[in-house]
Amino acid sequence: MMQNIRVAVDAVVFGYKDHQLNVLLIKRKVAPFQGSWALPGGLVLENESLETAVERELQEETNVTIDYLEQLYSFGKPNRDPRNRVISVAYFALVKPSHHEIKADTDAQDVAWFPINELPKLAFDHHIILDKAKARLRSKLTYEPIGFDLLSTKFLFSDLEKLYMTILEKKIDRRNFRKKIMSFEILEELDEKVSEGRGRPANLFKFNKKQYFKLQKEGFLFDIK
Amino acid sequence: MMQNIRVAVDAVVFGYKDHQLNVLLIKRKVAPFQGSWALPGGLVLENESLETAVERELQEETNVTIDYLEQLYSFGKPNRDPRNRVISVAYFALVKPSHHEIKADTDAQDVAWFPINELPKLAFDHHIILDKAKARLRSKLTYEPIGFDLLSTKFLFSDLEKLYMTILEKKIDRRNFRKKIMSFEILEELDEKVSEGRGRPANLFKFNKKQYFKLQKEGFLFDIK
DNA sequence: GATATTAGAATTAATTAAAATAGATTCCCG
DNA sequence: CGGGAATCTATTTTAATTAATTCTAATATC
Repeated sequence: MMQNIRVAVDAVVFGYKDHQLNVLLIKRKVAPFQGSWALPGGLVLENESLETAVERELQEETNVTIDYLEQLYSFGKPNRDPRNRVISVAYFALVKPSHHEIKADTDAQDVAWFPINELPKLAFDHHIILDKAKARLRSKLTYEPIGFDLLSTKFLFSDLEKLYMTILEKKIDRRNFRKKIMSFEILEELDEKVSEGRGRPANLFKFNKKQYFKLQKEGFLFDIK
Repeated sequence: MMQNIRVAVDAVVFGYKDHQLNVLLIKRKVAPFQGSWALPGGLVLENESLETAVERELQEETNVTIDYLEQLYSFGKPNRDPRNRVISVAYFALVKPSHHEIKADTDAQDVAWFPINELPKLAFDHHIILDKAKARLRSKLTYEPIGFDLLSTKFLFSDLEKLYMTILEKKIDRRNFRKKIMSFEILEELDEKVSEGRGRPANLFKFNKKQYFKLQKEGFLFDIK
């Protein structure tokens, strides 16, 4: 029995930009779905690991290097690709948009960030992959400090707050939220202030990854309801 | 560019038996790792979905039909199989051992349940897959009522208790555990009692799946710490 | 009757969430 | 220049939930 199945990787890359959750998409250069927007991805090379394949494709198609990467799910319905049978191992990635300059390279006609609520129609079954990634992001946000991988290195407390509110789609009490996050002692309060419009200038913060890993080893659980 | 990659599925099947967590393994009939114990699984056929492939392989190799099945993770390191490159999409499965008679069929030399703490050496990278599955089982047990898929249809409260204690590897207060589970109102108290050894006979219970789905729809969250 | 096990109620302690209050620092406008 | 509006920050109080403990009692075996 001889299989004729291809193996691909696709990536759902999230970034927080303009106070909104954004997804990185590419415009396909070739058929099928030529000219359609799609998740970045492509076939795995003979001797590379799946993770390497994702990173390579992202580099080639979007010029983005990833801050956080984990496997999401594998999609393998027999007819998800009109040409051959293709199994796609989808990955879930987070980047700090301000740290990267996206650029369509060899394989893509165009690259762009799309706010999660203004998505175009996607190629293949990519909307299903995206839904799965959204669910993952949402649940993960509550029990792991991945929000910091979406924000700039230095960020305002209000950004963190807005990020949680937009992704979880609910209101959060400003004061209790701050109290809770601060009690974790994983943020470093910087000596820099930023004044946006009127109101008291806000302090900049930095996520202290080292401290988080240390606490985690001691049994600390990050948890935001 | 032509890929030469195979796609397989493997299943980690858990069952609760003799007050212990068990895993279903097969003894391999063919090389490589001939005679080794391994997770049930095999290559995906040209036109079947991944889930169908898992169910078929389990039927063929162990005679077990699955009560609960979900995708676990995909393993794709270039050299995980000594013959060709094989990507394995691993699945996580739960069965009620008392409801099935396991039987080595076409593809396996032998089949057996192994207590999780008395595992033999496994073929390929199957110990890594198993570790991932154990972690999944443990975390899942706390926020979804999957424990009931491991026990018989009718079960004693003490079984449920022991199941939680062995999988989570910690003591649980009998009375509060009972109070909490009962407060969910997803169990049906049967009019049957069982007397094991001495002591007051225990009541049998049944998981009311319908009721659980109904409550879930209304926003109820199952959660056992 | 002693002992083991199930069953459940009641109480207390501890933790967590929600809300109220107040102070600080800036911009905006008259 | 001074008072409001806006925003950030911090502390305190109250309410609600959850966890831990104590206490009773039923019903079996040995």
